[in-house]
Amino acid sequence: MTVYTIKDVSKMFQLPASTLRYYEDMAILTNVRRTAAGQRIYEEKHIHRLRTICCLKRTGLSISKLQMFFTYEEQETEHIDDILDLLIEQQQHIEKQLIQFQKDLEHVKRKLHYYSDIKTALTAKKMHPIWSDYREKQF
Amino acid sequence: MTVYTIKDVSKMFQLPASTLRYYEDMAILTNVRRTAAGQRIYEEKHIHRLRTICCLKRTGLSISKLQMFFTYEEQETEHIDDILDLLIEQQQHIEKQLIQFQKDLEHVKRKLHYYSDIKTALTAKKMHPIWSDYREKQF
DNA sequence: TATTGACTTCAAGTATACTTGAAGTGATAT
DNA sequence: ATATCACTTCAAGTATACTTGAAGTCAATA
Repeated sequence: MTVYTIKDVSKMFQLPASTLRYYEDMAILTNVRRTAAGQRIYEEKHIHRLRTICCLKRTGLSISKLQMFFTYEEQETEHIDDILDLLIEQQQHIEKQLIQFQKDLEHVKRKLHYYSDIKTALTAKKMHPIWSDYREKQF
Repeated sequence: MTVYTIKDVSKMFQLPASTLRYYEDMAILTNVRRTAAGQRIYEEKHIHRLRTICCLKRTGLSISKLQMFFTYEEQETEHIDDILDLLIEQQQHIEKQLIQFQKDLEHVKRKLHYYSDIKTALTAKKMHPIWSDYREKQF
C-alpha cells in the first residue's frame, strides 16, 4: 500500500503544503493518518479525492460546495439525489463555460490578427487596419 | 450616435452599476462622459471595451493585467510587441484551459454515471457499482 | 410643491481562498 | 553531539475583486 508525505502530494498537485493542510481544516480532505510524530500520511484515496477537488474547484465549485459534496458522498444512500443534482449542475456549468471559452478564444484570436496586421503596417508602412473589419471574422 | 446610461450597461452585461464604477476607478473603462448633472454616458466604444474586459477576465486575466493591456492599447505603436505578447499568452492560456475543462467534464460525467448506477442499484436492489470500473471510462 | 427614485462620491467593509509567522517537536546530516 | 531541516499548530495577515453605506444632488411623478 503506497503512502505519501505532504511534500510528495504537494509536488504531485503543484499545491503548497499549506493548502493541503487548509483543505483538511476545511474538511474537504479527511481521514489523513499521522506518523507517531504527527506527520501526515496520505493514501491513494486522498490522491483520488484531490483529483476531484482540483477538477471541481477549477471548474468553479466553491470550498463550501465541496464540503457539501463530500458530506453527501459519505452518506451516499440518503443523499444520492443531492449528489446527482450537484453533478448535473456542475456538468451543465462546465459545458456552458466550454462554449463561452471557445467564443473568448475567437475574440482573442481576432485581436491577435488585428494587432499583428498593425505590426506589419507599422514596419512595412502599409495601410493601418480597422478593428471593425475584424470584429466578425473567424480565425 | 447611440448612448447608454449606467443602468442600460448594467443590464446589458449583467454587471452591477457599482462594478462599472469600480472598473472606471481602476482605469480599465476610461473616458466616460457625463451629463450636466454628472451622470455617466456610455458610448459604443465602452460597450466594445466591456466585451473585451469580460472576455479577458473570464479567461483569467487580472484587473492589473487589464490595466496594462489598455495602457498598451493607448500607445499601440510603442507597445505593439507588448500587446502581441499578452494576447499570445492569453490565447495559449485559454487553449490550455479548454483542454483541461474537457478532461474535467469527462471526470464529472464519469462520476455522474457512477452515482446514477448507484441510484439504480439502490432502488432495484442490484449490485452496487465500483468506482474503479468508471475511473478510465469515456462517456 | 413635495416626494420618490436614480444617480453621484468616497471610505470602509466583505467574501473567498488561501498564506504567513511564531513557536515548538522530531528526524537527519556532519 | 549538534545543527539544520521538515514537519507541526494556531492565529493573524494578505490578495483580489468587488460591495455597501452614508450623505448629497438632480429629475420626474402625484
